[in-house]
Amino acid sequence: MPNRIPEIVILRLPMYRRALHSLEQDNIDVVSSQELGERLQVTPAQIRKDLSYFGKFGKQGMGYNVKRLLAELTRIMGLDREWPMVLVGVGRLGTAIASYPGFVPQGFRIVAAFDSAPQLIGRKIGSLAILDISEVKRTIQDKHVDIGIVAVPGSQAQRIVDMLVASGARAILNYAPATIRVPPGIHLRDIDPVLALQSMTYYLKP
Amino acid sequence: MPNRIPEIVILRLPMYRRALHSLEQDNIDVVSSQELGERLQVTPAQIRKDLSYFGKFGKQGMGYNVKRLLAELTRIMGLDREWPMVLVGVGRLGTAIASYPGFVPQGFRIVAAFDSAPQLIGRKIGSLAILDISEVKRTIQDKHVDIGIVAVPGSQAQRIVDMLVASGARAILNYAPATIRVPPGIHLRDIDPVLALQSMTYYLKP
DNA sequence: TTCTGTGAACGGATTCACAGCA
DNA sequence: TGCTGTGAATCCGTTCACAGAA
Repeated sequence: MPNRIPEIVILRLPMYRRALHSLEQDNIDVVSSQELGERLQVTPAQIRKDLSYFGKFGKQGMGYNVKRLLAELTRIMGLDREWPMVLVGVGRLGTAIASYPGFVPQGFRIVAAFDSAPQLIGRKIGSLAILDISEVKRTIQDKHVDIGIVAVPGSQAQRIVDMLVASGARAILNYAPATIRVPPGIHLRDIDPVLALQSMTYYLKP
Repeated sequence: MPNRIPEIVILRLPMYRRALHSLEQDNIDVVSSQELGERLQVTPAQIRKDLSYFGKFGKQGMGYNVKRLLAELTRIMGLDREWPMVLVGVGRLGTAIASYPGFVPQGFRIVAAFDSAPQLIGRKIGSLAILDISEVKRTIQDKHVDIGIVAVPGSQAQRIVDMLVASGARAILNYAPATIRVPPGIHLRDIDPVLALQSMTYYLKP
């Protein structure tokens, strides 16, 4: 059934899920692809096509049951479980990431934080102890961690990513402002507000 | 000359620029589309095609002069000037954004911060005074600000974006976990680490 | 010879349009 | 009638392949 689903479809699923969650909050039981599309600024046809890769979730003449579709997407996306993560780099940025309250309600939990600065080792961020980077492999394996968050300086980012991948991480969320390469089968997403800003100034200049 | 350049090309320019900056740091004077493509995991043909939308910057048989191409991209992207920005929301996340050291070296400067919580007004983040949200319009107009950064709770994000747009902002960097709609001609980029993580778990699940 | 710039060919994603079911 | 699911048609970005300049 999951033939060969384009990555771009997978990238849209989280948006759909967030919109459905919002509809559920508003006690809306049923939504059409038209209504969902208006909310998300996406064509109804695209929503129907995207969902059709995974099955038939709607009722003709009616639309989609919000709770049902939300549950299906949650399962499809693998979000019906908790995902432990490790964080590397607990400078200013890393500390903010460790304190970000948006992860846990969505099932993402930082279970260990690492740095290489001796003066930081043993200190805590909230209840999270800072460990030496040399322990990252053992932690990833012992705690079955798949996801690593990188918040080190750009010059060190590739080395840290390589270390995480060698330790067993299969997905990397990179906050460092650097071009990172990962082997096939390893997933990478970059969070870089400067690149986002730079892609808008082109349109702003006179 | 600027016919109709696909947005996806504009989204890649910041990557090219960052890679060129890195080459410049390493005192590399000339680079071919082949070499640049290897660094960025992009095909050489794509790089040449993308650049050809803006002009002819290379020398056949040689490649591209790094300094020259970097300067051209900087100009094309509108990065040969400083961009003042306003920040709305100075909770935990907003405070981290205000302190992020990556903006200023790239020409992005937060010139005013706003919140609606009375106990925050008048306090400072570094040297940045926190103003009442009611002053945002005057600030944007007086200081010729085009870019607004939104770091408020998701439930308030659309209202704040609307206010920024009504005040004259033409680009929004949104950190709130919410689907935001903007009028035509207004540019929006979302920074949402949770969406990024959720687009990877699909591939991680067994 | 090397490597750019670019029209042409290709391939994949989006949109169309409609059969079919509630 | 209203709206889904989906093959077909369309659109658009990527890659190819080569002429031409250094």
